[in-house]
Amino acid sequence: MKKPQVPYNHLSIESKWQKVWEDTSAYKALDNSDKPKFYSLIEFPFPSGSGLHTGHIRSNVAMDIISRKRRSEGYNVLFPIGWDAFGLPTENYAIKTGIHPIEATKQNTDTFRRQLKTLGFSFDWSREVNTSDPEYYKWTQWIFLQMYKKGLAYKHKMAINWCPKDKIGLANEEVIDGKCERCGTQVEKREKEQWMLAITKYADRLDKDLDTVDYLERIKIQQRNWIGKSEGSEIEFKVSVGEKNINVFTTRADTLFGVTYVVLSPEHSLVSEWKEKITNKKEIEDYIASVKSRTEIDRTSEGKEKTGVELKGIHAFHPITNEEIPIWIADYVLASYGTGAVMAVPAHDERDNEFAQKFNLRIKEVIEPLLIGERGADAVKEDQPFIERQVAAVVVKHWEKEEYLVIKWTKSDWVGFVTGGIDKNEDVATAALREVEEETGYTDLEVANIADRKVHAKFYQLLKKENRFAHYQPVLIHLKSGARKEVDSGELAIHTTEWISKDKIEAILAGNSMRHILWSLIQPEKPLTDDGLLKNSDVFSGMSSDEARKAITEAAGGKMVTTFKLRDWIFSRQRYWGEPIPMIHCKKCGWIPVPEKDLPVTLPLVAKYQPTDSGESPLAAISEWVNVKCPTCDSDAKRETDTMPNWAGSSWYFLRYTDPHNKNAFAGVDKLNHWTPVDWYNGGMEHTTLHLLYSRFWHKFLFDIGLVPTAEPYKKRTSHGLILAEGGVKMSKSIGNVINPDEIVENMGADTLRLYEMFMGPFDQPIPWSTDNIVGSRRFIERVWNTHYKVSNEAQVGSKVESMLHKTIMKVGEDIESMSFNTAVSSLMILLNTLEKEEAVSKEVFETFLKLLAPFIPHVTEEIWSELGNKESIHSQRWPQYDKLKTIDSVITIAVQINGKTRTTVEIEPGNTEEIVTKKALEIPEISKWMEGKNVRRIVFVKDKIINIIVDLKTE
RNA sequence: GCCAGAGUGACGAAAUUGGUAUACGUACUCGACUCAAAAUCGAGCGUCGAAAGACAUGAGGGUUCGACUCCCUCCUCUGGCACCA
Repeated sequence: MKKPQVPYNHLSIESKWQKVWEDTSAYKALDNSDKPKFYSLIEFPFPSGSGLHTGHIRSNVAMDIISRKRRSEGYNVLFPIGWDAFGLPTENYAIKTGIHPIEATKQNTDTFRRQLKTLGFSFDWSREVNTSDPEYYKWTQWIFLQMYKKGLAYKHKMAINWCPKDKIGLANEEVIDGKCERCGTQVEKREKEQWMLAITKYADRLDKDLDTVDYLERIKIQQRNWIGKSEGSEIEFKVSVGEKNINVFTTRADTLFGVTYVVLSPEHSLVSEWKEKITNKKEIEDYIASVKSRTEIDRTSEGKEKTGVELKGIHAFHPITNEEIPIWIADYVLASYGTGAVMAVPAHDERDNEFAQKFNLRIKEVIEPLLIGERGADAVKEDQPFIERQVAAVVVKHWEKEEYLVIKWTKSDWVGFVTGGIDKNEDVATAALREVEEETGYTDLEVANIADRKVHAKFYQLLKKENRFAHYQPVLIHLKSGARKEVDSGELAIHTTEWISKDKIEAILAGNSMRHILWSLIQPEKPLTDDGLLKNSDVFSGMSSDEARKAITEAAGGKMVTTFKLRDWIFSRQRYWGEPIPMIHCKKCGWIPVPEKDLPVTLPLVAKYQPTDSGESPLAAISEWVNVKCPTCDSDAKRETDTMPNWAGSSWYFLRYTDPHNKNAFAGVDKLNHWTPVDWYNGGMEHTTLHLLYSRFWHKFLFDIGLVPTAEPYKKRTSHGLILAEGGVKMSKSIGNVINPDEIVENMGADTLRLYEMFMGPFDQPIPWSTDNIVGSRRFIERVWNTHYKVSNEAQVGSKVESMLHKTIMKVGEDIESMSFNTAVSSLMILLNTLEKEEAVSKEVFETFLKLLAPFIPHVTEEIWSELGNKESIHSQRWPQYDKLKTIDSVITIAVQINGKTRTTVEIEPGNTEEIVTKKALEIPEISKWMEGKNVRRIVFVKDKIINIIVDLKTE
């Protein structure tokens, strides 16, 4: 009996199944289950007033697909959702409208919840959390108190980044180009007492433990850069006055003999200590004042022109030579990095060089280039000794043009200048002149320059078969005319000469010691910042930078140290809509934590949310809230009125999901043991240095005090690319190019939107939205729908369909794991194109196809599945398995090439030998046509791929 | 400046242990159906060329029987960092 065909109706199908799934708690995660667990996580959204956007959907669909696949594979899956509800936009909305943030948050979360539900995500809705719920932030406060107890939370007066518009202190991470991350206003510096979290104490582990997790490489790199680990030395310089030395941090201890001055940051404590001994005190004070008055922006907008003043009347001593060394202060040295002081080596550091040029300070070279052959023909042979050679390397300049003579060796691909050993009784110039005449024949020569910087190279000499350690002495020779005598025929056989223009020569000499030789002659003033070989460094001369770093640090009485760019986390915000920091200040006792039994410290209702210009939060105005008794001595005390940044609640929310209703702990030990760590976490790249780093820090702290079972919170972290507006620009409310998902869901259906977002392009790349292209996804779903009417129990399964089905099972499975959703969808489209051509489609084949499709478009597949007579949900079916043997085609197409160009193809069974394929290929008329008058020189055969016939013209 | 990522038809894109470049989708053209249109279905669709063929993956070189894929130099775009010693 044939069923009447009805058109695909997304509205009724989607709402029908959403209700069924909700009524049956289809996606509830079980705390007790024999199945292996899988915890998949998306970043919980901030419920803004503008509702869900396309970017949320991209990440959510991806993790929904993975969660659904894992359920089908037999896992007990936790895929939770909640709200990161504290934050400035809600507070600013409250200021504008007078609607309380609690009320606004409720409205917004209602909207988000409704929108998320219409998209059919398989969240376990029973575990919803909300960071602004006192039952939740009680535990945020509690964790803060544990950090306080361990000395990780402290109050510190410091210059903070102050946004005058938002009236709020910002963490370094929230300042972009000197502007407020949220509103774009110029950030000012303000001195304020702030709560700080000592994330720097975890810097080393946050860096090192990245080796233990499976994050996208670019995420690791970005975190590492942000943490900014740097290994170097601390070395002390004695000073002509007082007991205290200048301690500098450097990564280039090997350049210690090149130090010509030292620099202190303007804020350095020694500057004020020496005040009375400085003879140009006024000048120094003026400079420090001028630095302070300038904002960060002024400092960068001046084109980074270096400024600074010499400290007169005091000098330092070189730690090894005891030479007198001038002391400067300059703001290119940062107080907050390293020791706030540097040893300046202008010959080998760009900044020091620029500074020294400007103030005419001495530049002393102590490093010469050293190149080591690492790959290719000149790679150093490990087990062979080095033969040292003194060599003249001669750059010959044309008599008229800006061109230089290069030598091309016929027997290798080596290109360079004229070089030749310096004989025992010969000086460099004589050797250079002799070599040029011998090798090139030019006779009208004049030595123009001999560089005082040698270039060293270790390499394998192919002709002599030995490791060489060559010391090149660069010499520049000008030709006065083109006069040339005959070159010895032996020389000619080895190499040719060629004139190369100045702008092309760098490309030709890339990665070659010859390039350094040229630089040494034509731009010797450029600082050499690479590692190399030491000179002018007493007993250390001749050492490589690597060896010298340690040796010189020891000789100077210094020590090897590690420093980080990462700074402690500014944890105070002077706003209303955040977790109150649970601290009380008593005049007698100082800062006292709120007793744990009194948690949560709840936000009081206020009439005005407007922050004050004084920088205090609106909470400061609520005297009945602020004024309390000291928990220790019972005298009058005041609450801390700062609140936490919204990164606080999101630093541990994934732990709460495991046990969201626990009243006695942030989560029960058994639940944490069962569910954590998160197996797969997908989110935006913008959170790499903020949320992701902060939450790793909190997690490590909780691990250290024995409250979570693992040192790392997330096993695997991936990232989706941004969805841009049509035309490739960012979506933004102000431009008005934001796509409203509600409309798409209404008109096209949630399945279409989900499918389109997966099909639109590579998941990890940014991609422009295209409303035109959505129809392709919609049509595909309609064709799936229509094809289901052709399903029949009696339909035969051809071998072509069978092999294609198994290939698709393999491809879709692999592509989901690698998040190549676009190609997974395309392979499903290809399969459907084939099925559509069949008279009838086998039920088994079509049901497998539906199962592969189900994670992408859960509603319509569920409907068809049930139409086909199935009683259980398609989403609880076992994930299809493929048979490797069935993925192999019975006939394959081999490309037939002639001289590397594909001329035709030949159909043949897989696994055939070269002889058979060659014979078959040569029988093809199109090929024999090409073979006429040609000799077969060689055949290249790649099994089951190509056959390439190499021919040349018959010569007889 | 430094660190990532990207550059392929009209458009979104596919193909990388080197092996038939442009799969899949969109747009477009033609045809079928229709009084007509939409929808749907079928055919075509890199450039030049009548064809044979030649040329095409940001540019230029190189390695190779063969290069989107590997090497070198360079350009453009996106994101991040930026006086970090």
